[in-house]
Amino acid sequence: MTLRAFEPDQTDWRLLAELQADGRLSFNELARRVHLSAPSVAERVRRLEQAGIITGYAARVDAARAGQPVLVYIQLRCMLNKCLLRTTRAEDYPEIVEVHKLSGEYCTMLKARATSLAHLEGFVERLGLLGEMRTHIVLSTAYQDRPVTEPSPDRPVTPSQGWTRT
Amino acid sequence: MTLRAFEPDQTDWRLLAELQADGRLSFNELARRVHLSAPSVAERVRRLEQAGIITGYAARVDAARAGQPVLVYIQLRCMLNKCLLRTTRAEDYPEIVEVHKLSGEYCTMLKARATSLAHLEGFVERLGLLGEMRTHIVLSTAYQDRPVTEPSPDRPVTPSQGWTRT
DNA sequence: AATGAAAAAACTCCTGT
DNA sequence: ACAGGAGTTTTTTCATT
Repeated sequence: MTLRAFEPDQTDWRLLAELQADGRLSFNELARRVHLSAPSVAERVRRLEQAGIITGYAARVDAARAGQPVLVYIQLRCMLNKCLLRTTRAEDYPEIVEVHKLSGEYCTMLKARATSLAHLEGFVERLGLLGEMRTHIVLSTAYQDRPVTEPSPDRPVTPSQGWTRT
Repeated sequence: MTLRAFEPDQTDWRLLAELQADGRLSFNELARRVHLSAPSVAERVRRLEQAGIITGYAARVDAARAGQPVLVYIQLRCMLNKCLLRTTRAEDYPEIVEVHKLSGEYCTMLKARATSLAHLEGFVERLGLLGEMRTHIVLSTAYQDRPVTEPSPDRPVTPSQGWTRT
């Protein structure tokens, strides 16, 4: 698969919006919605896939209903050369959903799910071996999975008083 | 749509795994993979949808390739009754991808995307009006979008020394 | 990029076990 | 609750303009 870079146009963005809302739309249905023919739509979607903009299609699963109602963010301050990223694989912890390397004092941000607070307790204790951490339990989620849309042109930035942006 | 609770069995979990990996698999193909007939699979998938376990299907979009390479987590400590959740709608900030209400001192965790650091600067300044905040820039992402799998039975938890779990 | 037609595949219903 | 088959509809793809 060759990744050819290219700029999505307005129609591509409409297709991306539709497919993020319903990834199982047929080319026919998509064509109706963006007022194009099915073959045209098929070619555009292929281009988006080959450019690596569309990376795949997935069923969305409600983790809470699937038995994992506890969501946490954990910030890790790893010992030197003892980072979770170096010593262990995140795949070994089935609770871990995301691993990000951060700027700042706490080098790693984890997102994890557990079946219960008891489960979370055990998980955190296992993790604790890796370094100092801060755990943030999510009480509720107000907003989730905003689809990727066309970046609006940067709004004018107010320079900090007395400073000039370079 | 009536939400009937029910427990997914082993076969349901296999279907969930397949559909999270490829949300566009047909019932025929799914049937082949889990060694069932297409009608049986169709019925199971419907049940998963009606139970609210499968909430939908979506194309996955690479935000970086789509023009938004900057990812940040922001913790907000809101003034009383001036929480982002109360005064403004997250939808008004197109940069915001997720909003979680947290336990602890910082009441809100945001996930946001920007097109550039200049754009991020402007966004953070706009947000700053809402309260004190901590911004964490993601340098790289090591792991992402782990599919929801069957919760393994809770491992035995090591009680903290001198304490009994209740 | 659109049209139209042909080919392929998907879904669903029904029946039987 | 599942398997198998037939029939219908939809989808995809190709060739052409």
